[in-house]
Amino acid sequence: MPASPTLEDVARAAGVSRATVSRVINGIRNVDPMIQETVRQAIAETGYVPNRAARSLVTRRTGAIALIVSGAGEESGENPFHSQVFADPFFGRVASGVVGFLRPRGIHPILMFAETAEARAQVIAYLRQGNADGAVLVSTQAQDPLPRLLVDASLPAVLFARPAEPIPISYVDVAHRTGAKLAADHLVARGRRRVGTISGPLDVPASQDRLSGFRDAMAAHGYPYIPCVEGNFTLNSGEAAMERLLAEHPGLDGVFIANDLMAQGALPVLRHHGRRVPDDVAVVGFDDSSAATASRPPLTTIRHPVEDMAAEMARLLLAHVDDLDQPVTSIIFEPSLVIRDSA
Amino acid sequence: MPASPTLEDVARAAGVSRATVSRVINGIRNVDPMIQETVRQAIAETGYVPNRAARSLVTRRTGAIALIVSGAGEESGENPFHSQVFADPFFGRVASGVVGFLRPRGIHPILMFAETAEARAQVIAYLRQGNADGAVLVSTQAQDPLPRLLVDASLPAVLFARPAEPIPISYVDVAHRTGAKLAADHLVARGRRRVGTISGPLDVPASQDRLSGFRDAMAAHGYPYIPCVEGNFTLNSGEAAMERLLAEHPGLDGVFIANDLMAQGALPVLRHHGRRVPDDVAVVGFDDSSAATASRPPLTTIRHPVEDMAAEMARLLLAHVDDLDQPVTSIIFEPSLVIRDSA
DNA sequence: GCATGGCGGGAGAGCGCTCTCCAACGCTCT
DNA sequence: AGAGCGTTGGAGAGCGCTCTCCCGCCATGC
Repeated sequence: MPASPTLEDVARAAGVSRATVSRVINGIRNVDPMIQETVRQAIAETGYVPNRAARSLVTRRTGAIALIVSGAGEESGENPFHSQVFADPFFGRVASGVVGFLRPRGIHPILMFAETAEARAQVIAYLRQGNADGAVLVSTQAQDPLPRLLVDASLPAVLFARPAEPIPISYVDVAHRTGAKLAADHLVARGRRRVGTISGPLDVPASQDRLSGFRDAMAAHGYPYIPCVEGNFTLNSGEAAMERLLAEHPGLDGVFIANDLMAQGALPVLRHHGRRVPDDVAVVGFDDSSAATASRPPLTTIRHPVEDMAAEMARLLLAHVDDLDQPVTSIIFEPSLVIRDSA
Repeated sequence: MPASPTLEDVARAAGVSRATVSRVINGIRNVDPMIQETVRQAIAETGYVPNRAARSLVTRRTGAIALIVSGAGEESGENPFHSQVFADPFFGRVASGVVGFLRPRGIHPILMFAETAEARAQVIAYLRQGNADGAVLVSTQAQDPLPRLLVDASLPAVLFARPAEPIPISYVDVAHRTGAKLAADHLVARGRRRVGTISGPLDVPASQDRLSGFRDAMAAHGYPYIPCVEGNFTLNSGEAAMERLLAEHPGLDGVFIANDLMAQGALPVLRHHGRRVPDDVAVVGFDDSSAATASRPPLTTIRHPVEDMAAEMARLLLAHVDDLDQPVTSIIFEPSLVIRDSA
């Protein structure tokens, strides 16, 4: 098999110079339409494919971006961080949104995980090597050091969700408090009077906002005390939290659960304790993830447009990559209530 | 901010030539230990990071590999292929295994999807551009044209699962028939006499093998007729298939379901029809995916070491990338029975 | 003593591309 | 008709790295 053809080969075949072929390929400046046609034909004939490395070398752009999942998992060889990540349908939606946006632009994300200091260092080095022009980052942890590291290395990056500490970095997020209020309003409208909630880990801003937003909204309805058990967004933690909540408050007739996966875990617990959903206990989730439709009954939940948000995150990143002085921006999306059978 | 330092800068700082620095970095040939030390220090001082594009240009290696998910989804703008993929926990396990193997080697997979002819062409072009040295491929479809395209373009690639048609390409797979036999033996040992099965799509070899392996094993136990309903590996299809199987064979006391996700869908259907699991109907799944533990009751299932297989797939690929004349190999893993509560 | 050979290091040629210059050309305007 | 200008194509200098030569040095052998 012959070495793959270069610009030079195409130029020779078309009877023009390398520069002209390059101009045709990159659509830069005016090139005589006749010559353009000749060149295109020569490209087709030779089966020419531009060499990305050579191009990157001179443009100092790779045209690649990294999709980083960051945060701390429970360190265990049996169940490494990256495998836990895929267990959460939320991540799949983010990835899907990112891919949906990038793919039509011919770019494909590099999948990276950063759950330890070592992994973070690897990520930074990798980006600095010029393997990618920037990164979109979804963090499962509150005090994630990675955003700071990225900013310090002046690497273009965009976060999913507001960072716990103020950092000059762009992000997309959802109005968590508004979402929680929708849940509260719905439960009250359904006549629920003894409601509790299962929150996410309370060191992450999103969890805090969902909890406080829910409590504030319930307070406005005249229910100042809302019992809460903290979970950690996994199915198992939802199960455990529901168990506890029910033990402490057997009279419960409604629950707002801070994500669908925990709600999916909670439903069988309620059933096991003889509670019918939604008749005895109404359940409202959050995310409208695949867990919502996979649950039985399907979950009434707060939808936030994760895919759109992820796409926007990718769009923002490309803007930053394109213009390094692009001002830092944050874009907040509005959630909505999706009514299914659980409430 | 100054441009990032180059080899030249490091060489100057260390008072040696570019070549020597390169030798130190790549650990090639003998370099005087004293000089090595000086060079390392110079690297640290300058904060030098090698430029991958420049290196790729000359080595004709990128050090990147693609993780391709291929197959045909139901085409719909609402629910694009890539989002469906993430809904299947199986994919997450493959990705996790690949990442687990590659990450310690400093390489990170590029995530790509290839569900249409256009996407496949994009994938091939992308690889030919030298964006990645090769690809590991997990296909959700039987007659996937991509393996053939990869082989024709002489791009190193390794498949997860044997291709439907014989193609000179390396792959890893599991002994599906052995797994199905384990399920059959277990159901019979549990005293089940009227068993049925829900198969995967029958155009994929894995589904065929699981079905025929199950039937053969049951026949050996003296049950020559085993009713079967075909699903397509999704939760919803498992639900529908269970519904049909139960309607046609109400006396059923055991089911072998060709993957856990369908089994997860089937369980609520059984419950809804008043069947207790495992007392009235025993259920055995396949995969030991996260769906197995997420189901209630947790599924007795056939475990195949997907992560190990994925890691092996990555290892094979690196071997092929390293030596293009590496002979085509296939590696078959043995499944095992995991007993939980459903059978 | 001189040829031999191994070893450590430098010089320099590219890898394939982009992009800045510059030359050539045809047009308008004086 | 010649100056001035915009347009189009070519020449060539790198981008940062690897790797093949090659050279100088010292230990060794006759």
